[in-house]
Amino acid sequence: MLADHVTGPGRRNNGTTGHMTAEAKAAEVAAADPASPPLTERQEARRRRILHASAQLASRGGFDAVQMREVAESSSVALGTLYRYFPSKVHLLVATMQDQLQHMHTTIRKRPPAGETPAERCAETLMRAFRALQREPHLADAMVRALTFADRSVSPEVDTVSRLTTAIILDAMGLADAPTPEQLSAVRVIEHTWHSALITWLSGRASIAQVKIDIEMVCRLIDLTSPETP
Amino acid sequence: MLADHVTGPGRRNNGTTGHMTAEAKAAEVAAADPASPPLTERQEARRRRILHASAQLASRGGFDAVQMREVAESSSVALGTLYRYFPSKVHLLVATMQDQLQHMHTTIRKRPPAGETPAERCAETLMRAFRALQREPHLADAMVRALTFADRSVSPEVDTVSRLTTAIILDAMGLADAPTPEQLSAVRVIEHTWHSALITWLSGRASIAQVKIDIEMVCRLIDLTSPETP
DNA sequence: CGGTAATCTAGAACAAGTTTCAGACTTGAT
DNA sequence: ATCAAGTCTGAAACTTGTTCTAGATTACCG
Repeated sequence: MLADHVTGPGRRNNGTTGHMTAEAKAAEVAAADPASPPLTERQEARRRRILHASAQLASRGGFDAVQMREVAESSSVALGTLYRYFPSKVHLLVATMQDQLQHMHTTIRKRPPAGETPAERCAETLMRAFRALQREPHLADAMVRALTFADRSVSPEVDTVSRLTTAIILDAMGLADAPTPEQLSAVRVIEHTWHSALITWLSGRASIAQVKIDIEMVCRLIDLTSPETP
Repeated sequence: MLADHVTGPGRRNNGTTGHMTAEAKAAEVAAADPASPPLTERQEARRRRILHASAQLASRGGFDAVQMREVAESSSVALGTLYRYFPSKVHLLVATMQDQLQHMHTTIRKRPPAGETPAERCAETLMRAFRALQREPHLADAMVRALTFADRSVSPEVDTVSRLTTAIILDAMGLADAPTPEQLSAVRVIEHTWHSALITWLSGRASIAQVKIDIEMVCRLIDLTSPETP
């Protein structure tokens, strides 16, 4: 319902109207999401190993520590294969973020924010996410830097991440359906602030306290967009 | 009063309490800002040539088109020298942004925004800046990507850019002095939104109209922080 | 002026992301 | 079981940011 658009191998479809991908029909496996190129079990496993290695290396030393050759070796995959699954380092890290976000979403759903107003719940959720990131600052660094450095060629993937984030926030607000355009706009602004505040924190230009203040400030916008529910 | 912290050569001061830099006292030249390492005329000229080449290349093809070897050649400077002036590509592009921002600041001061409320003036100013960026989207791409990709080693320079931006916004609001902490917080959030919205626009994930909406939305925060001035 | 330290130049060398290629292996279909 | 198409592997090559080196130049000091 939320997740889709999984990056996977088999992108180089040149125009020929050839047969469908060889492994195409195989094992429409466990994972609940894949839509575009259905993956073999072994492929699914490879993909998972790669993402795991990526997160692992990122947790060590952030963006720079995720070196494609190392990811390939750690996940027992040839370099060329790695690039077939994720066409660039940024693609890989954005996919990693997607992965982590999904975890976070289910985690948050298990214990939803308890605040009174939507604004409070929103701030609470974001702060919870922030604390999670603080536990793995290097991983956060790798993912966020990749996300904001991504160019047009990664737009679809970045967009997926963005939609996931939006979903989490709307969930938190308790407005998962029927948000007004104004509210969507406010949520977009909140996301902007969230990303940018993370960056200033990661680059050491803002303290944790500062980020908290900024988040709470921007969440006030929500009150501004729904004063008709007293 | 606003600008300082100019990147320049002569950084590799190892601990020795040696004599002051050879060219140190020379020509405390034209430019109004340099503080740390006063530059020779020829050095000032080199620095300018480099920044010009950087902006030029950036205007062509954005971040990727700014290749250090090319910048060096275009500005008739050896690669090593380029790196002495700007210790990395990101440093170079952030300095380029600083440069452009200064232009913009003086431009805006010549014809200040005319809106009624601070919020209106703020939105007006940002939209004017946005239109300026639209005229050189590739340059914008290079500068903004560099800014958000910058790691800790570039913090001082990024911070300078941030202060410049803050100054522009406060100027626009007419609150250049004595802003309350709340207002400063709001301005920080506005900057966050500004940067992040630019990125989504540059990577083709948001339209110009969308950016406008977001900017106007976030500027409403200003009203929220000063309802005591009717 | 002459000396000396710092700066600049040209070019090689190194690092990591990305591409390419030939050959081995899998997969699904006949 | 066999075949054709598509994948994966291993290794080399290419690109661009960054570092290093040796020698020429420049700037300041006495």
